[in-house]
Amino acid sequence: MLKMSTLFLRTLRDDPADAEVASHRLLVRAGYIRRVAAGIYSWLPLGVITLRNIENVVRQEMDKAGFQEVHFPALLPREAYEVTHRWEEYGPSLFRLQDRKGGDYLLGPTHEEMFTLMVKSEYSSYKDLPLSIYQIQTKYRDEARPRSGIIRGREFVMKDSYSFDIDDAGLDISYQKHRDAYIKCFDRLGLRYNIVKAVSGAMGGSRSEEFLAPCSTGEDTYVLCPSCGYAANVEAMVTKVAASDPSGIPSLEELDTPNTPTIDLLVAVMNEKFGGGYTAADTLKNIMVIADGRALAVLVPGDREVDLKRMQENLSGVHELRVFEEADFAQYPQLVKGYIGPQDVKAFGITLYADPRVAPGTSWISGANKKDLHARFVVNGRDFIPDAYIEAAEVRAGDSCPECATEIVIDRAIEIGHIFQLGRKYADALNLTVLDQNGKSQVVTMGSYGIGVSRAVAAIAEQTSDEIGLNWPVEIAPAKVHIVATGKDDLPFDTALQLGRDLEALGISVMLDDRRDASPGVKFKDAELIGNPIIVVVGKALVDGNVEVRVRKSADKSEVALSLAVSAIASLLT
RNA sequence: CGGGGCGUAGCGUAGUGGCUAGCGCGCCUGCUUUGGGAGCAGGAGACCGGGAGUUCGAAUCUCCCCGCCCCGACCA
Repeated sequence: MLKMSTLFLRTLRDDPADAEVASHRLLVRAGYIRRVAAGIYSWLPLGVITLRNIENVVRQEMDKAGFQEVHFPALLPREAYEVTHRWEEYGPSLFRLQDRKGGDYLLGPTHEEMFTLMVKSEYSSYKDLPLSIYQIQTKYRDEARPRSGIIRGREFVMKDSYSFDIDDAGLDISYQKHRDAYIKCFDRLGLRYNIVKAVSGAMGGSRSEEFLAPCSTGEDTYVLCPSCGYAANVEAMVTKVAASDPSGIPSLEELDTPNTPTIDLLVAVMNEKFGGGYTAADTLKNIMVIADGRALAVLVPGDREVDLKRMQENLSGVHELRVFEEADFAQYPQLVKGYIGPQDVKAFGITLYADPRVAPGTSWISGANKKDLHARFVVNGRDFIPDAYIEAAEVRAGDSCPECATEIVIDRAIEIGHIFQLGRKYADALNLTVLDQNGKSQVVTMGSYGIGVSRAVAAIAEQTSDEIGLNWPVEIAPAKVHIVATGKDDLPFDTALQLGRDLEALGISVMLDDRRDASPGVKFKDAELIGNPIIVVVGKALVDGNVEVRVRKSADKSEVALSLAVSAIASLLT
């Protein structure tokens, strides 16, 4: 039983000055966490209990699914990360350090290498597969900008699992088992979430989904269809536009358009020339970009910006994507800035991509690749042919759902889980192979699956807290019942203690406010701030043989006979 | 890394060159109080983020450094 008279806890009456989001403010005020450095927090008893409760839910669901728990060090030697080039590629986000002999070490930001190497050293036959192993471990990432308290820290607790299979069919099964286990997990944690398609690669790559907990302070943006439930990361949102029939569209016509290097000016000139009716959506924006040093052209409707992040995610293997700078234009003197059109960029040796919104058969107003000239009736398939289609245009609320054409909404969320078919990247790099039935060596295929355990504390706090404090779901609260004893006599205190013992005998965890010197108001405020689901007040009502039972979430109160209190409380908790 | 804000006691804050750095919460002692952050009285607690400088005099002005928060870039 957690007794407040001795609990290592000091709640704060004022919001801490350095906290802005609800979870951060309340977790500090209620005495769950304290900041040590940017993105690094200490956990006080209430915080530790809450974190453990979440860990245990995760652990139980992993174990039920048949995954086995292991544990790696956080402090790792450089070698493993050299083989996969991550010692360099991970960049400044990797905490690097040296031992006394000058040997290089790192604090693990994630453990793919270690898991892969461990399986490699233990297993060598297809008969040993499939295998899924996991750990719950502290991870270290030197984030450029830690944020929002515990939501994005530099030290955080993560559950990471890895699956190992002999073939793609096996990987699909392992992936699905994780997906099912995650659903059970997050349901038990009382989180609202959407399972969102992450970028799986337009290039037909592997499958990946994120579990996103909707919340206004979240840092992920995703699209959601209110009708069919389609949900996707903005980067993974798919655009479906049908091809149209270009017959009947007049042939391409070049137009004199001096001094109109921008879309706005172009629309104005068109409306002046042809008596109105034109908008930016009728024009074609031809954006030049550099992908890892290679020049590409991409076409989007003139009323949309190119979303570089989205485009890059859909260009597999591209590390750096940026728009043309002056120096790049200097390399391609054929390109007339402000008047670029798709009609002959391919002739300049540049690959031409088009967003799906620039569908086959559609007709556009575009640059004519000549100074002061534009063209209209520029038809996809007739006047230019894209080399490939790629999702590149920005996504907007109201765009149509690829599944059912309903207008999608855009929402914010915290990423609490991510499941991902890794494939053979790490197994290849680290040479993880097993012998198959024919005695032939086969590279193992892997999946990786993460749950942000410490982040889940914040995500749940964000979704459940209110004006007056935290408000935990039953399974993860530091105690299921918070008993407040009030008055100056021994009777309510003795009664409260006995009630606590009776509840604990039924396996119901109890926090008891047995402080003799605190006023009732302080105790009520603290109980509400700390956020346990049931608050029982043992005080005034005792003269009638009653205690008061309050439900934190609904603020419902009722008086219950002391003799019936245990069963009444137990039934509220089920 | 770019932009903005901030750093005074455990927490929240006042103090723009001049007395012993002020207030609220919290903490300690005593008395009273006990159903919505009690009252009175007394008390402890601050190298005013650090360093250098200007000045008769610096929390306050100047320079450098460090740290923290927010927006963005970045990252899962």
